[in-house]
Amino acid sequence: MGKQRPGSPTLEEVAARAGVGRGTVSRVINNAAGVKDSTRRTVQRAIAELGYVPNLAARSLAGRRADAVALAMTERDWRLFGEPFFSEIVRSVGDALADTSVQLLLTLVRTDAERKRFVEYARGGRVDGVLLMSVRAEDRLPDMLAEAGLPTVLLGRRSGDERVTYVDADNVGGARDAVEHLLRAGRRRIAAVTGPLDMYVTQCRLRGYREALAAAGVDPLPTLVVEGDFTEDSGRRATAELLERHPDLDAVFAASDTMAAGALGVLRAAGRRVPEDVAVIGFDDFTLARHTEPSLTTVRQPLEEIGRTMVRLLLEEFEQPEVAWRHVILRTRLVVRDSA
Amino acid sequence: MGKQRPGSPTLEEVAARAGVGRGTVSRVINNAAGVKDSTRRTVQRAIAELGYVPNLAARSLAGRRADAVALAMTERDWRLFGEPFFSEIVRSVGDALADTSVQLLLTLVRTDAERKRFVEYARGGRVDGVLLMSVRAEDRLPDMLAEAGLPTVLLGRRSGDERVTYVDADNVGGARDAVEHLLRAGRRRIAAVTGPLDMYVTQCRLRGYREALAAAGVDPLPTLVVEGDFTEDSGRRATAELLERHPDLDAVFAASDTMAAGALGVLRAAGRRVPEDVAVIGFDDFTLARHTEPSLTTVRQPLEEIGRTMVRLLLEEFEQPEVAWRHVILRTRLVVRDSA
DNA sequence: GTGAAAGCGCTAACAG
DNA sequence: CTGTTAGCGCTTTCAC
Repeated sequence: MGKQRPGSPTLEEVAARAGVGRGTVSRVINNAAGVKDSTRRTVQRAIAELGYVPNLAARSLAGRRADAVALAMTERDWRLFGEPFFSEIVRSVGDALADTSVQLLLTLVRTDAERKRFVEYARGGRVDGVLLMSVRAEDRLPDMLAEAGLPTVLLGRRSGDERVTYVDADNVGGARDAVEHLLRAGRRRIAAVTGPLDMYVTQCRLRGYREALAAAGVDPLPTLVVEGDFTEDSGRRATAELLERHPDLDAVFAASDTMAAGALGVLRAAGRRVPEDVAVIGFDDFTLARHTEPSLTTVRQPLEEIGRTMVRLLLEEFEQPEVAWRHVILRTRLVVRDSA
Repeated sequence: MGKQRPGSPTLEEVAARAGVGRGTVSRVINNAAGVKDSTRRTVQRAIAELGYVPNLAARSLAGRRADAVALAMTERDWRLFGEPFFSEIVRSVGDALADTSVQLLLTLVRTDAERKRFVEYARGGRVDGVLLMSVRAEDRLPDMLAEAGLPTVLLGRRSGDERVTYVDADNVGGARDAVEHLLRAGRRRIAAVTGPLDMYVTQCRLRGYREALAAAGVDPLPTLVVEGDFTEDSGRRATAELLERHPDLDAVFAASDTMAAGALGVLRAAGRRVPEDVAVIGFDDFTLARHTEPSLTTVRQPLEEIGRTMVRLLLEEFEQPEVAWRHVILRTRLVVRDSA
């Protein structure tokens, strides 16, 4: 099987060729200080001539780092992978790591078998740390990794008292802002299309929705809340159901902009005018920001910053292993685009 | 930095605890035959009690495999990552590897720095092989990997005489089928929205388009061909330009279904009736198959099978390193959904 | 069947 | 500044 090509030159051969000791070669390839310039040159020539490439397994074993971190998607439902939310996170994490020597490894953790394999991979020392996206409340993976001493950073938290480092947006406040905006516009029959109810992020956004209604003295009808799964399709289904239950609804708050896009389609197809007749507000801003009319309001979650912060926290975990965990909440922003 | 938790139990400690030699423990964790059942049990208990996890760096170093393969996206333009094409490929490759002990590692190779880092990673022996998606004609990455002795499989080829193992669809034949279908329906003014012209896949689909026109004796107007980049947005732009140049066009052949979706939107917005007034045919079948009306025809590229085949070829490379390269072309299928 | 010993290729600590 | 020396933790002969 494919280990490094047998007969691939080793550090020792480079040393022999350059007429120096192994330590010196090691210093050169690691850009360590304290090597005479001429020696360094000699070694570099030998490296080039031999086409030497360091064996990373040996390097890892000899101590030090794996020089790699994993960004794991723990999603049974693979459809989500294509969602802009994830590609944006991946992009921003990649950007944050671009100028380092750390290789970013995306992994899928869908089934139990994949989970087991990934844990062995990570605990086996092939990565220095792990970033986790979209973790469900009951998922023990973060704890398994963190307890094994692996620096671990979550995107979002699993519950109110998360004991693993995470970055999250102010979901309660963002959702409240959104619904208050609708209320200020005179809407009263406000529906909510939520994410999966077993995710803490969903619970937070739903809470924000309810808090806003309560503060305005609006009765919170349970039938105005429908669960989706963050996909556009679920946004469509949920909205269709809402229209059936409440033909008189005059606004929809969607807990993700992808679902908001689905909601929009259904509302239009049903002959409702947006936003005159019915208003839609979406959480997040990738899909809607690009594709739809300028009359839509969104609560923006700073994805770029989330990715960057995850990386920053991971690097901090490397440097300060004595900190048990850290939490960062990013502020959301209401972006009003009512055509009025 | 985050190597395996210092003080993490080693194989030697397990051996001591179980009262056996290191060799025996090694056999047990590798499920090798030739260990008495009772001994095996004893060792497994010791492993469980200590919470032992094998150090993968040591395992790699001691010979054998990395037990991991990389699936690299060499795309400067990150937008493509979210396209269904890629998520489908990733999913199918993941499925094909699901029952193995091989960890799938997705990597982004966008910039030169990332390319360098990835080559060092792969050549450093951290993976047993590499799968590459969407490689441009001038990209030397596949050669660098293959020459280093790394089993490498491409999705698509860079040119007519690719010297690295690949899986590809019959793009010429598929495109010809598509355009012939339009010709049979009586269309004559057939436009083509292509992918980037520096990609071989684009050249093939364009050739199929031209061959079909030539066979039917239709004049191939150069102005009927516009270059896109496989995104929906480029499909929109290209189609808008085509409508301006040729208000009389009566059919559009899009070199990807994502672009076809964009084309559809623009045609509709321009007041053209599809398919009565103008016909659209898309290559590939993910987006269109799901989201649009049943009156659309597509050339289906078997994505699921492509991913599976890539994995199969990679495993064959592991087992038969004496084969220089292998090529597999998968048949496409015309799926007619004209509402007529 | 099982234990002992010899590395895999590199880093890091220590002499010089 | 640079060479030498110990391992890192595992797999793999090779004896027993």
